[in-house]
Amino acid sequence: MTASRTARERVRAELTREITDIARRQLATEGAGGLSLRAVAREMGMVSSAIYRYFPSRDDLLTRLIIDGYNALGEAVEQAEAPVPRGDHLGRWLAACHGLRDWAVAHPHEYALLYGSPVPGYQAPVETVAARARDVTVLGAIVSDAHAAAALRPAGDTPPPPAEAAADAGNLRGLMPGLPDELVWRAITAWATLYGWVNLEVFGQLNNTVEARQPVFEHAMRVAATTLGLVSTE
Amino acid sequence: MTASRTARERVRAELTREITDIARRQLATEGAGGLSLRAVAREMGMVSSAIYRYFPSRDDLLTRLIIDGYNALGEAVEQAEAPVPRGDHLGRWLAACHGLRDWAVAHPHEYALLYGSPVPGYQAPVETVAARARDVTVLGAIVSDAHAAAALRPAGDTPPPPAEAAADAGNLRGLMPGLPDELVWRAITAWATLYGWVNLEVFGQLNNTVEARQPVFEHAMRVAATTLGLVSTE
DNA sequence: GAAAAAACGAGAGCACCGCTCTTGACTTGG
DNA sequence: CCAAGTCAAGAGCGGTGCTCTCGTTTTTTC
Repeated sequence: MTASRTARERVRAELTREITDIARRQLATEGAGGLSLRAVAREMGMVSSAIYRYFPSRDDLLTRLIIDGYNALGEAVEQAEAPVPRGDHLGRWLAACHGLRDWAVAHPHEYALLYGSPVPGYQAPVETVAARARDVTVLGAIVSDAHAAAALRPAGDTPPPPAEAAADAGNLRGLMPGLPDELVWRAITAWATLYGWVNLEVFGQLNNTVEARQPVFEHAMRVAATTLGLVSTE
Repeated sequence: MTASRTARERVRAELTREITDIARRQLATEGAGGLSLRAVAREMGMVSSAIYRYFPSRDDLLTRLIIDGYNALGEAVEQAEAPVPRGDHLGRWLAACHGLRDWAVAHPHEYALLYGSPVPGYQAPVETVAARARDVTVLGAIVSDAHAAAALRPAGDTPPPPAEAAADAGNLRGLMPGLPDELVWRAITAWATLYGWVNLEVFGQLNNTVEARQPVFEHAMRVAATTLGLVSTE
């Protein structure tokens, strides 16, 4: 009933952890394609077939890493946004953006696993979907809070929301409670800007083009916040 | 002196073309990881080592496909934007955006090769950089033309441009002649929105979330255009 | 027109990969 | 104490990118 019953279970949990740790390190250095069960086994002093006692296939190990990655990213965003006063919606948005970007720049291969091109031959199982929502939940809460506090600039000159996508907006409202369609789509557009920028940077599209990444990112996120309707608190 | 001198050169060009065609088809169906020199050779009725007479390595074949992909994407964007009257800057922007998205949705694996996570172990050579500029050149021309025609809404409420990135703005002005820094960064932000949205869609992040893709994309690009300062011509 | 040079396809082979199956030793619970 | 379950190890299958050698054929050179 306690944490670990038998000695066998304890050493099994320990070895499973060691496998994922080594795999994560290989992922960080070599990238997703360089993740090799045989290399992990070699580093553990095991024979390759022994790994299959712990992970039935390479894809299952990859799934474990993806879920861990989503959680690590989500936690990073949460921790970056948490210290900001709840009423400072623009500050919360910027903090969350920087939290996401900083984590992505620090863990480029893991970020690529989450938001980059799908790994060839790998089909993401349902388990990964639950973990994915963590970072976007933070973003959604900011927009919801700002709208509830009437701190969002009204529609004004923004184009009308797409009527054909009313059902989709309903789905998304789970992440952004209380928001009208027009604001849901403004928020999604801001997210596209956020993830789009991070993708451009992490995937190397800005090499030899933009060097002062941090200030330009900050500026872009401020522009996105303005479009979203977040106004400075001062 | 003519197009093809010897018979050997003619058949060599023909075989090279056949290799890239088969490789592109494999890339489209299996993805980048499923691209196998042996499979290409098998389909051609050749032995695997013979392929190396035409491409010294798998990476060189990949480079060829990447360059072809950039050109195909650039051409798609050009053709989508060309028919729009030059003075209708918003229409040109929207047409270019749809051209990019349509091509990406039609060729997801090729798009992933261009704008997704880098292929593990593959280092993009310099040849690919030249081809890359084609789509962004179209986008840059639209913004430049709009600014030259004084059709861009002035700064207004947008945040001040990052002073630390003045040198970067200078580099980027090659794509957007005549634009002040503030507009360069507004344009880059709009591009991040564009590529960010397409990435989200092509890489499957919108599955089970946004179904009415085309209208929502259209709306997002209109929002981005408004942020960029492009106003409707009517 | 014959000889030298270059290009070519085929084949064997190397080291690696994911994965399967069997074997023998060990731990656990009845 | 012994049967059941768990484990690491090893051999092996088919796949990969890539290298090297070996005849053959085509092109170039004299």
